[in-house]
Amino acid sequence: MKTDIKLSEFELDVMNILWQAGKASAPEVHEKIKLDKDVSYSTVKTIIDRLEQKEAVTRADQQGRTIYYAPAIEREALSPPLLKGFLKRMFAGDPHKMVAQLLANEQLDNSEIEQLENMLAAHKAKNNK
Amino acid sequence: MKTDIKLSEFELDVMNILWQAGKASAPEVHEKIKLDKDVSYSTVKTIIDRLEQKEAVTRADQQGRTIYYAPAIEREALSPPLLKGFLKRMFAGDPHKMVAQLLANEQLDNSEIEQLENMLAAHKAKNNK
DNA sequence: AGCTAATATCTACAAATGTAGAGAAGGTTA
DNA sequence: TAACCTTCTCTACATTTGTAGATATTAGCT
Repeated sequence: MKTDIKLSEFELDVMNILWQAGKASAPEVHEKIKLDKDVSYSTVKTIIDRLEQKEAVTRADQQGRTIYYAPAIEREALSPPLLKGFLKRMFAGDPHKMVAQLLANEQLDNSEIEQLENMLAAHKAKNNK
Repeated sequence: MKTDIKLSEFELDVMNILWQAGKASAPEVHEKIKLDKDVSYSTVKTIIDRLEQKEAVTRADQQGRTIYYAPAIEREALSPPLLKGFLKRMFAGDPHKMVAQLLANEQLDNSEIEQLENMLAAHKAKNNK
């Protein structure tokens, strides 16, 4: 299993669709991508092919000659190193800076904030264990 | 002023040094970069030149023939769109997923968590206003 | 069985990115 | 003031990324 896998932005966009859907054909992925930006089928298919090369997706199924692709790696496997890098680069490694920005940018309502508070409380409890 | 500026990872690494230091010469930046990865002076200087082209840094000062570069854009100007994109790509746009990952990865002690709790509380107060 | 529309494959290319060497040029010092 | 060291400038190149056309292929319809 590839450990140091590195995906581009576009590749991540496609992965997101697959993570969301579980599996999807190239035309289906193209459909969804087009909601965001206008690219040709070929372009999307190329990205999928590259993801296959990188062993980030696999051919999960086939109907007629339509191939259904599924993620071969989980989001949770990718995000830790990426988050770490992003945190370092954009917020000098300081989680508080990042959370501050998060609060400033996303408008979270009180119930969402309380959810976050609960997460923090739980974590604090674990720290004390 | 450039609005849709886009920086690569390496460029961001350099920006971080400048944001940190206020200003620095190319050899100085090289020194600091080398703590992380072994690249030649030329490489670093090329990145700085590109940042200058992108108008992300300016020549702030000169001593002898040594040029001192300073950031021409602030971290706060870059991070919002990047955070948004990152959140979308890596966490399906869900801040909770991101915070969960943050807690799991960075080991924050209780005082740091409490600091975060305070931020949340303050934000909730503002929501209610 | 033949046609057609959908899908896949292959090839290509420009731009961005990471990387660095060769050589110029200006301070600095003996 | 001559040599040297440092820093800059210029040029180059491989790889990755975004982008897409041309063409092959086949499942499904008539």
